Amino acid sequence: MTVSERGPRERMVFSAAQLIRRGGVAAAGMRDVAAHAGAPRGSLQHYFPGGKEQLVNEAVAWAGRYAADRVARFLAAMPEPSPSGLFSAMAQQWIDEFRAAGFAGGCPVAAATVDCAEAAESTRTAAADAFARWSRPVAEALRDMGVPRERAGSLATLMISALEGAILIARSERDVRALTTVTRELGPLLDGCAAPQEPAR
Amino acid sequence: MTVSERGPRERMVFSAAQLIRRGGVAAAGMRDVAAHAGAPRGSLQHYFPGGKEQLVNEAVAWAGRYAADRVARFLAAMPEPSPSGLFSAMAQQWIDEFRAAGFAGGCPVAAATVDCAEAAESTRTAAADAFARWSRPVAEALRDMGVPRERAGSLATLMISALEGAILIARSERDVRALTTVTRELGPLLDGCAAPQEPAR
DNA sequence: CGCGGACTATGACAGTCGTCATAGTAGACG
DNA sequence: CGTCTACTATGACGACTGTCATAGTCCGCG
Repeated sequence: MTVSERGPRERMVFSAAQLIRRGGVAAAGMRDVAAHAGAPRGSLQHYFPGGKEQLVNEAVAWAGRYAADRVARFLAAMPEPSPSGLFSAMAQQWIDEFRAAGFAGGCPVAAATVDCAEAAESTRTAAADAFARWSRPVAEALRDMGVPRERAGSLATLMISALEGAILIARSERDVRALTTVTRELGPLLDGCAAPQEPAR
Repeated sequence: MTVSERGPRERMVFSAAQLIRRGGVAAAGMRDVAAHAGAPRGSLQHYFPGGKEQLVNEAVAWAGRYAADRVARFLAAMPEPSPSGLFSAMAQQWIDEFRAAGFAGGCPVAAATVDCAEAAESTRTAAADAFARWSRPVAEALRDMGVPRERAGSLATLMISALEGAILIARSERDVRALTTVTRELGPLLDGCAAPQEPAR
């Protein structure tokens, strides 16, 4: 999370994502971003000549990359990968964060979609790209676990949808209940798609 | 949807929900709400002395009631209710709207959660209440279909989570793919929970 | 008629926003 | 040394925002 020692540009993108997570795009002012990143305000227009829209887009892209990297990490850490195990790890990351840091922040991609999908076309596509980048390693992992190729993508979409929705509900309730519930209910279904293939080898 | 002839107060709440749906809470200015509702600007402070926060909260509550009513309608219209049929109807409503009216608006409860969960406590609880009110008739319907009592609530949470997430993805992609995918993948699981009970009678 | 409450109208306020213009510093290179 | 480029600093601008104060209209009731 706190990879503070990068260039000031990366820090600003990261800070933008952090602030967007909390109160949406409108609540993440340019001055706030600079302050949060410990970067000079004047650098904003230097590094992001495209203005706020560019900054938001890069923050969304960063979030997509981050999510994809986490998926790879989860998989690498699992001795016996299973679809339910992967989903559980993805949800557990949010449960852990909510418990440790409170329910202040949600998913920045979701926030950008809600706030900008209609107003800023480039941000909308940035969000779509982020979801796609996130879902790709998930689908690939499912295939490796024996899920038929044509269903892997669909299940990845289902997993991310359920996770995003549960994050919303959890944040509104200030309770991780929705996340644990979704994990419990979705797990068996996911494994049911992999099982008929894997032991058949 | 367009129940235009109500009192000006209701129209303003409705308009607020409509605008929040599109660009988030920040993009729904008070002046815009009055204009969209065809209501005088001066009425805002008269009907909503609690300011924008009150207006947003009522819009969120309205959305929760609306969603619950729709669930009741879907059930009443189904000759042979099934969990997958209910979920399909819920998702289909969104598919129809996206196809007919474009991807301009998402779920106002999700938007309010993203934008206000951290900043405005009352809006956060309003969103939680809206989700609860929405999920209650879903859970009750599942019970009536033979889903064990202790799982009905969990499945309702899963359904709403998956739907909310799919709405987000669909809006970012400007494609109903996520909604159709989630419907297709979740349907069998949901019916699998009801089947073992119902035919046993 | 006259009074009173519900509702409307409108301009002003203080604040914040993103953006820009302008000037300034720091360091590398010739 | 001079100069060029990368980056920083800061104040100002106009366009908003939500909120408020004040005055005005309308209509029913006594």
